[in-house]
Amino acid sequence: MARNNAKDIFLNYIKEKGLRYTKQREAILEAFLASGKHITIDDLYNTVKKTNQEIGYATVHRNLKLMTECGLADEIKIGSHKTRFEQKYGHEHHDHLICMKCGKFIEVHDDKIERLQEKLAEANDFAPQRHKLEIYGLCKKCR
Amino acid sequence: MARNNAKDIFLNYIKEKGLRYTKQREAILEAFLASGKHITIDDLYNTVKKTNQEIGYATVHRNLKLMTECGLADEIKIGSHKTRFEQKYGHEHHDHLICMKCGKFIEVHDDKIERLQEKLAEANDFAPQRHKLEIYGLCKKCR
DNA sequence: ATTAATATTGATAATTATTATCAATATAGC
DNA sequence: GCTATATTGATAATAATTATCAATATTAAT
Repeated sequence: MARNNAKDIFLNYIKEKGLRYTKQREAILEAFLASGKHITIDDLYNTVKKTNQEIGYATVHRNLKLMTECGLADEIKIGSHKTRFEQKYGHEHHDHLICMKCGKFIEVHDDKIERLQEKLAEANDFAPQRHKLEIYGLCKKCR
Repeated sequence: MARNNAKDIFLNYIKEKGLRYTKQREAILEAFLASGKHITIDDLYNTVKKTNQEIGYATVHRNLKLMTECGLADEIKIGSHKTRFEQKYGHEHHDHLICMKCGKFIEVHDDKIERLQEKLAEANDFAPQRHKLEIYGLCKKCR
């Protein structure tokens, strides 16, 4: 059901903006929603290509941006290289612990920190909308 | 004095690694230490170029990386585009409030949040080394 | 169902940022 | 000063993302 809602959000966004719902768009959306966390554009391109040989890289790229615009996806940039996208809808907001050795991501959440962030923003006359907290270090195996 | 210490850190790092101290390296270091916050490579290149016409872009790039390696600089990537560097030495650690409209950075700090982050990491058997907290929203003027 | 208007696609070129290459030069230690 | 080699600077190569544009597909209207 979460997936259907996510799809609805996408469809509404498409409609509102006067855009069109294409086969490619559907295939990319479905593949993204079915994907694991932290997928790259390449990953998604390869996945969609399996059932949709004629798909173009640029199309996947464009639509991933579109999903980000409508709030279904979130861009995360770690280190220097590839941008990854993760699903937002139906997933709680979380922060990341990132192992600098093996590259593992651990998702974490702390309500106290969230609340303190709100306060911190308010104290600076700032209206927060979203945030990103990344803690770099060594995970259990690598420390 | 903070600047001299920063220079010492750089000189020590150079020596330890068996590297050499060149005119260009000195000019770039000085310019960086004298620079404002959140400077881009282009900014620094243009600044150094004024007193050092023959400097190459790649040299500035390389040395900014070197300063990052030895802990004098920190890379910050906001939004999509240019990487910026900020001074670490002699500056307290801080987080950023980033206005999505005008692009303004506000530097903030909260000890409670810092401590909670430590706890959060520990609770996950994670050894934190550094972190990045960015809160996006609208600043006083833009809200 | 046709048609008309136009958004989308896909292949590729262009752009942007960063990194690698390499001959010429400068530096550090002897 | 001499030697070994790190550095520089110009440029090429990579890599990631974005722009271009003719062909095609979708939507809404007829």
